[in-house]
Amino acid sequence: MRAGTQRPVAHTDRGETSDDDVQRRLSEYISKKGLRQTPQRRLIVDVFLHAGRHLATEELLAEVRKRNPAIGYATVYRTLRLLAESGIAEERHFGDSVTRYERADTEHHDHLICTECGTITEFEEPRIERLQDAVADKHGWTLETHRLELYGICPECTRKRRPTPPRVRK
Amino acid sequence: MRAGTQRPVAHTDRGETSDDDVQRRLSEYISKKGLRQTPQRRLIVDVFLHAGRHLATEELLAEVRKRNPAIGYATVYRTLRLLAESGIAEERHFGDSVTRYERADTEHHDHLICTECGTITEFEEPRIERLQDAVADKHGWTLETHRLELYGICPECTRKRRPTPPRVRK
DNA sequence: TTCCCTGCAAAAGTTTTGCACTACT
DNA sequence: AGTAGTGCAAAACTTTTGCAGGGAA
Repeated sequence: MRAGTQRPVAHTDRGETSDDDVQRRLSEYISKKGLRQTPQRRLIVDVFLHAGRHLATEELLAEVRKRNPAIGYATVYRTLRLLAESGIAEERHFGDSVTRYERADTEHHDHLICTECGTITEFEEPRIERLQDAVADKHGWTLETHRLELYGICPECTRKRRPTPPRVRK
Repeated sequence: MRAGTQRPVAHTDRGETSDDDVQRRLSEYISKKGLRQTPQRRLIVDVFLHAGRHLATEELLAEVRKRNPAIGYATVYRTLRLLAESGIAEERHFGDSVTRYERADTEHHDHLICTECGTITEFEEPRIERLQDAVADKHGWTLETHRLELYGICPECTRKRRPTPPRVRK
């Protein structure tokens, strides 16, 4: 949409945009909006990009404070909102009451969530995506995003529930 | 699973269990658990069953107070939790920070949510359900429930956005 | 009579906001 | 220099909990 400055975007083998590229996109957004670069923001973004996925704000705060204990939680909340606005992060709400953020620059995926241990696994299923488009279309909607979460028992918890393989015949 | 007391369950043409039947199931749950029937609970359940779907707790409270202004909000919160525990209601969390409840006795459906006006429309798509089972299976999970939400612009908002059909050619 | 339920107020947990000060640009 | 950002504390919101009194079984 903006010609001239186009640059090939580097992707990792997971479909992720490189961290540098993300930082670049953020800088662009920040200057475009007349906002400012700060050490706090750089730190928070860095932690966000390298942390495991689906980090709750509070978890991220803890991680950030390991590197700079002076950071206030309001700053973290504000920066994560900024990341969401700039399209770099996406807000998620799973069953609990906290907000989680996830990188928005990966290939699309949905989530399997274990109701026993809380493990979150990602998956992709293009056929489901296609059917979603079809549904939206049929109802006259213009789709923007979606959220698909499958709740159940993960393989490990299933194993724990049955310590011995069911070899006995009742 | 419980023989002897079986009774044919009445369903409406939307796949809903009748209100009487729900009240009966709730009474059963209440007495089984040694709990008590109260006027407040009866009122809240009645409002819940007849109200539009996806009511936020606060909305339900307002509705309830129209009929009995003395009801405390803690009672509503507690009763809705009771309904969820008894399997009559299901908790939902859409984008916002409030908890919503929905009748759990209808045929399964998912949601289309308008990001502009907040309208929620329901839909069913068995082919998506089947693919979900397949995904869970492939990853070794035992599925319990799922949640699929499609976010976009509803037909009405789409219309409002384009007051005049795009007849002009730039 | 027992003890579950209610309503109120206070507490808890998460996120937002107001403000004085700091520090990017 | 001008103004957005920060850290702190207080406020806002939603939901839960403690408790004394009331009422269902």
